[in-house]
Amino acid sequence: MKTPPPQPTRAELAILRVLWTQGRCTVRQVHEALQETQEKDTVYTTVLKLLQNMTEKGLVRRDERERTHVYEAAVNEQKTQRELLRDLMERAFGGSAASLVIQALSFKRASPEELEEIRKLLDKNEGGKK
Amino acid sequence: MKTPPPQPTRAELAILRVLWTQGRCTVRQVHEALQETQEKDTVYTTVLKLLQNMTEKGLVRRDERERTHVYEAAVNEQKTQRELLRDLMERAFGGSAASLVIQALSFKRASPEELEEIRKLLDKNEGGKK
DNA sequence: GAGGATCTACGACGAACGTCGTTGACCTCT
DNA sequence: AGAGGTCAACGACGTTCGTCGTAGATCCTC
Repeated sequence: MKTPPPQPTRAELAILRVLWTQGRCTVRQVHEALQETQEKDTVYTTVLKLLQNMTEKGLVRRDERERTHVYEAAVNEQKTQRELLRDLMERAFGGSAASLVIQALSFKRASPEELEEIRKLLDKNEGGKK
Repeated sequence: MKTPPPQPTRAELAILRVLWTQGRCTVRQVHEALQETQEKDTVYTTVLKLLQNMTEKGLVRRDERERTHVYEAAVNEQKTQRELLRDLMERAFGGSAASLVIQALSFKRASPEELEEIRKLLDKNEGGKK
């Protein structure tokens, strides 16, 4: 039984986001994607090193059959998001999901459809609380 | 013109939470409060050092009039929470507040009153969107 | 006023992280 | 076969963070 992969660091999370949206990628592809997203530019070998570390941590999987290795995310996006969120909720909000949500809603960058979805979720929560 | 205080680290945030709830505290009081909350115990001088660092960073203010200094938070709780939340939203949720909220609601540790408050906020948001 | 407690200040340390240069293998093209 | 480009691997470095030991000042108590 293996220990679950640790939480990704900032740089690792940026890489994971690339893999989540793009799917399988070579180091070069990840590197180029980061160049576009990120403002500061990172050197190729840095990305490579990060991906090697992440492989050891179990955050990504590496396909070495070809000479140029291909990486893919080994952790689920939603699950990772939820863990990060739970961590912040504990550390900064004293475990209160409600006050976290209230603060988050003040950003109001949600479209009407999204607000509708949130509302539905709220209904379901309230009805099915136990 | 002074640069705004940086985001607190994990250990610093734990201390800030003590100061937010307790108000003005001596090092000893902070230390004891952490002993109760935290599972792992920290040494007195570690807390002292942290508070000294935080003073330099502008996260706390120090009253040195008495021999035993008294500390208080120099940053606002809600504001800090919002910055941490915004940071996570950018890094992990691609800037989407809605998907963050949706994940957060899945924790469902909110009381009916809190849910009601969230609902009200939602109404206000939806009505006043522009 | 001597001894013990309490407090601040300072320095050192290890671990984690991100960064990057260099090396050597391999591949391709001429 | 040789030159140039691409790639993984490895080691080293600087920084930040949390940690703690120790020294020195001040206070209290007998």
